[in-house]
Amino acid sequence: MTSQRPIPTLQDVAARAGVSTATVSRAINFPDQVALGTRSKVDAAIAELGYSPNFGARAMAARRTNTIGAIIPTMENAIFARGLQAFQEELRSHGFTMLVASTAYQPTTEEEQIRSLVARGADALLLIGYRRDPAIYDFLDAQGVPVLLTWAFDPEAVRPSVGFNNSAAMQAMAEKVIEMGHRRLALISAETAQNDRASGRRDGIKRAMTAAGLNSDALCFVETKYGIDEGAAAFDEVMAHDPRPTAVFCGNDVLAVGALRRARERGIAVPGDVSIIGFDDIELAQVVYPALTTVHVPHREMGRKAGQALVRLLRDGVALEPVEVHTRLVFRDTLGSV
Amino acid sequence: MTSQRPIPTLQDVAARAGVSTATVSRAINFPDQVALGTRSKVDAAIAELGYSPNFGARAMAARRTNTIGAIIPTMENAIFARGLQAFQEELRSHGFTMLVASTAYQPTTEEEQIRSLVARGADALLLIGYRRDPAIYDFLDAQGVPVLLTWAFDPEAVRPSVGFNNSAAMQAMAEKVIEMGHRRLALISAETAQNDRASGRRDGIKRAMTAAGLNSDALCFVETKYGIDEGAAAFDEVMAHDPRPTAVFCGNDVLAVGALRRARERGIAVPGDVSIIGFDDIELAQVVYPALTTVHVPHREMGRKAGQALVRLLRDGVALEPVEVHTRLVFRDTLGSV
DNA sequence: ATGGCTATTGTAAGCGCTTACATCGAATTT
DNA sequence: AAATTCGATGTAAGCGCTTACAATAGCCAT
Repeated sequence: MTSQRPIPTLQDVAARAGVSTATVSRAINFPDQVALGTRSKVDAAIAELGYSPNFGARAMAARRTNTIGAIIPTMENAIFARGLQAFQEELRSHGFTMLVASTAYQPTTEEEQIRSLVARGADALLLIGYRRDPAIYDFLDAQGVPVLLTWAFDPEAVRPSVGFNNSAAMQAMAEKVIEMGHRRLALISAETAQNDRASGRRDGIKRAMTAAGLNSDALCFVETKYGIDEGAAAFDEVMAHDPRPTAVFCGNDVLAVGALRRARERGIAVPGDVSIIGFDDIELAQVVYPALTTVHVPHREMGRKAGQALVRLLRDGVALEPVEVHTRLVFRDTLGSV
Repeated sequence: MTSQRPIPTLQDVAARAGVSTATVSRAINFPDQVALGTRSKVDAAIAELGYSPNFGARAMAARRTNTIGAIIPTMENAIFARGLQAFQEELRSHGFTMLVASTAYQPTTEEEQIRSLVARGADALLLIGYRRDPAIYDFLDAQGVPVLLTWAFDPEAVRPSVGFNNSAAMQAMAEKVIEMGHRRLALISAETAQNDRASGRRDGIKRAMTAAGLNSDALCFVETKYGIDEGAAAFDEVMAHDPRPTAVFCGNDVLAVGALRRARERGIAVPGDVSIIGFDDIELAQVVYPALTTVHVPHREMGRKAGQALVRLLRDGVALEPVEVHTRLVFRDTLGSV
């Protein structure tokens, strides 16, 4: 299977084409600096040998990789997929390559992945959310790797981001829910300790409660790991609370779908007995029954704009600056009035 | 943000620690070949400088990367996520890193991604399915990059794979469906031209029909792009067929979920008026209502075994060989008798 | 004390590529 | 016809690391 013919190098191509290595390099990277005849000889040699440039050598010699790293908490579901897809498309269209890594929501894994991508020569990094060990930012600065944050937007933050205001978005939804008569609210959330998106969403609900004259400490709050089954289990937990909530917010659609499933399993009518509200508006939200009321995040727009910002930085030296994208409330069938 | 202090190199660390570059290299890669005191001097220097090894240089000098590339058709949904997750975990636990790329089901994109991962020094590649331009296999052979295929298993195939028999799995399901009285069958499939999994599944149904004395040409067959909305549209198409099918197979759960959604939208009872059958058993299958009857693929087992095989090859030189994993029929609520 | 180990460190030769600089005709200008 | 310019190519110096090999020091047995 793996032939033992040695792997062809630029040198081999040069020899075969009867030119110097510099010419081959130019034929590959700057085709119009090379005479037509020479170029076709080189192309032929490349094809015959099955030559492929060695990325490491190229990166080392050229001191850039045209590669941008993206590190997301998870690939196991669609939450980050769509935004990342748009991000990648934007990069590709400008000749950059995206490298993805995921962390399973573990800060230590994130740190490893950051190091790994930096070592691989990523010209820049896209990270989710602001909150992480300052030492990581120091390291990145020492390595001269620019970072763009996303999935969050805080006008006060030092680091530039392309994202949305998690807190304000959830607050807007909570206001609406309260307006519809709900007074006993619950929240099923991803762990908030290391996750500023999750804590922002929680704070949004609390602010809305306070603004409506409700005691924000009365929010029935359950933290859980990420996942449909976890959402289902957490739903049991909040419904065991006395008094029972009439509206259950979920930190994201995946948890909400789990809650919805469990409600059905337990014969709890949605939205008759309880309302369920998600966040993200992933495809899943429209597929479940009843269709999920949720906060729509413009994932594609966000990914695209993040890509543009990074391309402009790397290609034209245009500094990164904060960009806010806007969420939208989507009322489907899981939210009813009290 | 991006300080202009130059990026620290191995040399800088060596100077700072007062040792040679070789010693630093050893302190990093083979710590127990280095005296304790020296090692801690080196570690201190590394920490002070914020040093991170340059992957490209390392790859070039060491001629391996401990990196394995995986190329999947799409990241936009969960189909490949779980298997890949298991694959990655297996690799990680043995010190290998996984690099993923996706192709959007485009053969030309797959080819680009293969070249890109090879250029990046992938020590081996994991690819989905057998069918692709032989020139690609030639290229990979020329580059000396071993390939493991997955998500398919064909006892006759030349290239080793870790996967399941798509055709046999679907045939088993179809036999069951026919046994339950269904005679008018339909299939909503991903495009079969470039996709041996999709064509295998189709052939499985046809074989079951033939075996049951049905005319396999009577299968109402619709090909479509991948996606929930596409599944919904295709469902309309098969239901417009005369005579109407009583059982609609779907090439995967995503399409099935789309079909299910459309059935609900159109007031077609499932499984009362029509049965819907998926393939894959992704998480989604249990979340939709009614829960989806489908073919369970042991994604995690498959990913894990693929990882093991590659680790053994790269670390111990154990040749790759075909491994079959087994699917299982999962009867939930979308399949009824006629 | 001598020879032979072993453990630790240093020296230096690349790995495959890019690119500043030098070279060299041929075309253009004077 | 000589001088100038310019496009195409070659030469060679690294980029940051690993690793074969050499060197050294400390240790043991003899």
